[in-house]
Amino acid sequence: MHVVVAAGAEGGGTIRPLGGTAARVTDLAAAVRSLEAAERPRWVWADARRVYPALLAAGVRLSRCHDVALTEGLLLGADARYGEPRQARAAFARLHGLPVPEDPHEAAEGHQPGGTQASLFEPAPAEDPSSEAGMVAEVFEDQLRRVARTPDPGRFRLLVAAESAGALVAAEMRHDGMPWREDVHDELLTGLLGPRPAHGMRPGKLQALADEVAAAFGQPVNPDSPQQIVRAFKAAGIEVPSTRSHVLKAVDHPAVAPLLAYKELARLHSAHGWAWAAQWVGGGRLRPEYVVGGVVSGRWATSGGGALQIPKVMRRVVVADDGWTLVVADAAQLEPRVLAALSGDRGLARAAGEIDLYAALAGAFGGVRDSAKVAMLSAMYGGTSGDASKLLPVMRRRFPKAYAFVEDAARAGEEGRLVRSWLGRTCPPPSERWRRLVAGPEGARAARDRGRFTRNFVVQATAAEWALTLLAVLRGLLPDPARLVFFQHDEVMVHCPLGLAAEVREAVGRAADEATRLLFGDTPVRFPMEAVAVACYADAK
DNA sequence: TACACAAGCGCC
DNA sequence: AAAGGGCGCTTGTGTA
Repeated sequence: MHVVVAAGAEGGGTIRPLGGTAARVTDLAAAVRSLEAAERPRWVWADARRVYPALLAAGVRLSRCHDVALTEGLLLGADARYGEPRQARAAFARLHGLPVPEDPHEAAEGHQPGGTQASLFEPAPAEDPSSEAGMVAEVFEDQLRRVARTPDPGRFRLLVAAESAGALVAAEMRHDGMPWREDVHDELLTGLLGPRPAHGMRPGKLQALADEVAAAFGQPVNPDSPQQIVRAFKAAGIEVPSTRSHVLKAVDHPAVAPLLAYKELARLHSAHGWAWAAQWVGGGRLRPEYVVGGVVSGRWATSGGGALQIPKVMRRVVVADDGWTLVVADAAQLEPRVLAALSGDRGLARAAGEIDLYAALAGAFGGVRDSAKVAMLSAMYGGTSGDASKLLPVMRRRFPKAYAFVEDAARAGEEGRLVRSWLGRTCPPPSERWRRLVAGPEGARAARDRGRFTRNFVVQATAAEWALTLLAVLRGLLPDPARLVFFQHDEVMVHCPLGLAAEVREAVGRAADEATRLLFGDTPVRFPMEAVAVACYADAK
């Protein structure tokens, strides 16, 4: 059963079973709650971000949805129409040949006055929820028809379901938040940087390092300015091409040590310091805004908050509540396993049936595990460094189907064609700029670059959909009140009472198996997902 | 003052 | 872990 739902003003809205008649309700949350309990329908809405947060705030959780905006994005991509507006209103306009409105949040992107305001997408209630529901119903039915016309509708349906489930998880994770001990964070910052400074000032330890750098150069230098640093080194008789850390490490000069220390700490201070916490942390929880499908490969992004780039040193700030625990799990060697399943290479699949895939491959590479690793990575990412040129021919001979699979993807990219993931997510078509470049003197390089991108895309995008499927399945297996609180590409975190830890860990393993079965059916490839229960994120590895 | 862009580095 | 791809984010800097 499918039910369209649209939120209106003041907690009201419209509910419209597909094929039935619309009902206006004054208490949308109550109406949705009772229908969910009775029927467990698949809820169809324009955009989870416009409907679901308010339902969560009212204590309503849903099991399934179809997100029209996310689905529209997938369908447009499949037609090589990246960048067109994805909102239900835009899809409706395209369907009827009307002028297509821009997506409101896309249009609102860019720098905000003052620079401190994050560009959050505000969930605006519909002005007329009944007309929105009608529009959504019509677009939804059109989307079903378009899905049926994709090269593999069965897989694409799974992709749509997984992406939509991601929208539920993303909203729930923002609602619940990841445990974040503000006192531990402050302690960590104070220990590394010195006490919290007055607004606009450098913390004491940063200032001391900046002074050391200036003293070493014998002149005032702003360590935050790469240009000034390059000039200062030049004045000292040292030419550096850039001020990247790995470049500076090779330089013999007394300014290098304090400068490297400064860069590391300055980043911590500016990207994840007190000001960041004031904006994104509250009530012992970090609440970033996740952007489902925000990366072309299908990985998630965040809008503000930088939750997917939290430095490892900050993991000790993530601590379970008293009497609760964090179950942390990540997929081991996910991408080579995905390649094994994608390509149907028997030899590689056999190795991917082992817990340590690279160790299992070593035999093909003179018994050297490291060589197997380099060969696999070079094949998947188009690397040319080190021993790649020696190892790739071995890869080609021993694992011909896997090798051919990534080579074909690279060739398609170089020729300006499209590639698709296992479930049908499509890479962006080449830009106009690329087409011009490719026809010019730098053409070979541009072609090679796009080839590396498409080579990587097929693997990364399929890995992302395996992880997304795992997330969706796991969500359904979690016992109340366990909550998903973090998802980072191939890693999940569940916050649950101590007594549920064993059950949750087992659920993670079952979800991994089920995701594997849903995507690849009966395959010898294993996707190990080891879950550990810890009090603190830092103890998970 | 506002904006666009580059540099640099965090995560996977 | 590899090491490739990409993305978010802040600061500095040049230009309108």
